[in-house]
Amino acid sequence: MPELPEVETVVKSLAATCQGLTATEIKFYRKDIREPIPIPQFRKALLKQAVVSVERRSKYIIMNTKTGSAIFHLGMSGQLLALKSKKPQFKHTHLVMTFTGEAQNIYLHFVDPRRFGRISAHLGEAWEQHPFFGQLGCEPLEQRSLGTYLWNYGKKSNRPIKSLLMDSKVVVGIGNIYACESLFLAGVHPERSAASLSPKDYQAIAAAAKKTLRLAIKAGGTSIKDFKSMEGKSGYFAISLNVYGRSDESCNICGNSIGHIKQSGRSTWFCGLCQK
DNA sequence: CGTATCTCCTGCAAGC
DNA sequence: TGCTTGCAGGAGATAC
Repeated sequence: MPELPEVETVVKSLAATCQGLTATEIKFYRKDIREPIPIPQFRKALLKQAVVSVERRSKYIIMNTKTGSAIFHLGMSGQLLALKSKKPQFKHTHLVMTFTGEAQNIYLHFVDPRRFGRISAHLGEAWEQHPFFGQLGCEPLEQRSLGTYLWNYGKKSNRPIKSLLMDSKVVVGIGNIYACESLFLAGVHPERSAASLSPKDYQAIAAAAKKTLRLAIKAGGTSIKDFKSMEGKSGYFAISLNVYGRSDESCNICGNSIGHIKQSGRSTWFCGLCQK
């Protein structure tokens, strides 16, 4: 599942690959994935004009031209692959964009078996106005005093801390893996109510989240499961997981057995001794 | 209003 | 071996 660090990696590759190139052909193989794709707007935003820049907000990928922006979300099984062939190479290829360069064409394939991804577009300069971005919380790596920011939300909330961390209206980009791993590093039990935690706990959680995200970005994305780079290479498994998916294995710190529970329908792993 | 639960989808793995 | 079942997950929709 591409999480924030993986998306950051894709954005960098896309910028290196497509910036300055012009999409000369756009072929959709579906008119919807999670929701209908605004195909005319997408074409209008991208076709026949140079890509000026590629950005990330939350886990969205934004490709800008002079007239607008193409917007992608990889969901949990999505990939953007730069291939040498125009022909779909995989069963669930939903979109192929032909980018014309001086040397050779680049074919950007959007592949997403589980169709949890999104494709949209915004015309005009301010893509921030697109509905996708209206409700989003802060960027964890850009927020000054993330700990204080989180505490301000958490101090008046009885939700479990893990649910707060995964709420994109509060802070974006912290999916299940990073929530579990950050809470482990911070020594905080995932079921603790947000209001029961001290400012110091929040500083520890914020530091752990930033550290894990930064490490993963530096490593080119963690690629825990389905993630592949734009060249189709599997990831580097650079981040060793302390708790995620490690049911009944022993804790790297204390040797205690890693616990597995469900929180609002999502799996949570933790060490009952290291996390209080 | 805040919070919890349901929903979308396919591929894979476990269990019988 | 071939079936069924459960699970993975972001985030919008819906329900309380």
